[in-house]
Amino acid sequence: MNISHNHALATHTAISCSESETDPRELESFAERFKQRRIKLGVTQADVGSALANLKIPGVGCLSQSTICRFESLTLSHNNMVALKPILEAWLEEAERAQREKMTKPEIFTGGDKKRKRTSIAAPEKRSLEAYFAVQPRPSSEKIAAIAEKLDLKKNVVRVWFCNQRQKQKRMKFSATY
DNA sequence: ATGCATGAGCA
DNA sequence: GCTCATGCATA
Repeated sequence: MNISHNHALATHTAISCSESETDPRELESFAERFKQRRIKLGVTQADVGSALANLKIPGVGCLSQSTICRFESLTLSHNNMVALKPILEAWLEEAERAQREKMTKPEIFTGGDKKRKRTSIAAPEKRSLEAYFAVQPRPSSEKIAAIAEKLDLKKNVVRVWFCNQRQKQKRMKFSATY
């Protein structure tokens, strides 16, 4: 619908920066420094995730090890990175301050036990899916059903697989959208 | 570190 | 039924 070409965009010599800090380079360097300082503190990704709750930031609870890991490796969407940065930055400063005061480690936790199963798509099927994806990243419901039958997979498994592939393409590290 | 999944929100 | 943020389970 728009006529934008992926051509050389005009020189934007000294524009920008009237809004919040969303520069990919800035995010990248922050993520790197964050990881470095986290390790210096002797804290794991999982520790950071659960410790976030202690920050008492309105509307912010804890996060998983997965999310902290993805933040550090830039495998989240740009918007997601921008949203988490101030939170992790706040945690980091608080943690470093706490360490200076030799505060005791906050103790919590007791494991719960609930199992969930994770479907595993075999390599051959995965290769087929990738081939389909290369041709049509957004297959119709009917097409998904057909693919599911050919590969002998649940239709829902195939649908979710395509959703996840599309989401992957939007991750900071691999997206050229910026 | 990453694969498959869930759930909220929107159209 | 998709996108988006997020997480359990697992390699």
